Amino acid sequence: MQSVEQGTEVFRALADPTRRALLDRLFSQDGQTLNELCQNFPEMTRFGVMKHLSVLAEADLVLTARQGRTKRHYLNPVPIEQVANRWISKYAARFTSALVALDDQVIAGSETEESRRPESA
Amino acid sequence: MQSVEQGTEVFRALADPTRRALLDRLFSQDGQTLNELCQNFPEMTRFGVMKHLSVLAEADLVLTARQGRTKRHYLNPVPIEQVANRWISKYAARFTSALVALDDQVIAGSETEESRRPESA
DNA sequence: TTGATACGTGACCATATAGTCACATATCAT
DNA sequence: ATGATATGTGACTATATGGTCACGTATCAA
Repeated sequence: MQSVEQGTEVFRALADPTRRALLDRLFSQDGQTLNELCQNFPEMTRFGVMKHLSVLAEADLVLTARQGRTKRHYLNPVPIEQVANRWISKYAARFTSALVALDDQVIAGSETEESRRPESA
Repeated sequence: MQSVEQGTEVFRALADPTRRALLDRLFSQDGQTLNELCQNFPEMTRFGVMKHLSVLAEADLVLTARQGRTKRHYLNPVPIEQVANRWISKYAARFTSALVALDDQVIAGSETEESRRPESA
């Protein structure tokens, strides 16, 4: 449920190496359960991993679905694409032309350039 | 001086709205001084802005140059491009083909995929 | 030199975050 | 029902972060 300020939660979620590693694990195999993901982080307890997953879920980067007593986690690339469109393409100028060409066909987002103007004072 | 783990610092820097607004201000006019940038954040003291700028500088997102008693701040898009190449393009699968085509000519980075493999147990 | 301007440093505080643990709930198999 | 498995909750600690302030340094102008 990202509000007007989508960027913050996504960047924040991506700012942690463990969380990026979690995305990486889901990238190599999607739909893993909590315990399956925990196998990759022996230095951390299940609760630590759970918290990281919930941060990723709040940023909408992973989607979850209960299945019996397990819970499957799925990678959701949409927020990353949005961030790429709204932010990255703006500053990585050389990429802009290539990205805006793909823009609407990927996200079908309304604004392409940049709608956020933090202050005008 | 970003080590092997470039992503963390960049994402962390981008995770703050004030810092993104600072980049935005530099985008609209590059080479501004601290005081000039402070005009845009009346709700914050000069020290707050200074700290944010130093975070951006440590992430290599802004470059600085002393000039007399002032200090100019310049936007550096390279880390954003690197992050786009190493991370964004990986998950935003539909973008990949377009981005990897531009990869070497933009960064000339050695490893494109992802060298950090947290554990192998 | 004096004063004003522009930036820097270190200490400091409040809050957020990462991580753990005891305990609780839900599901599956028998 | 019983036990094992899989996940969830709330409290808790330690550290990181955002932000401010008192004070200090460097530069420009007169």
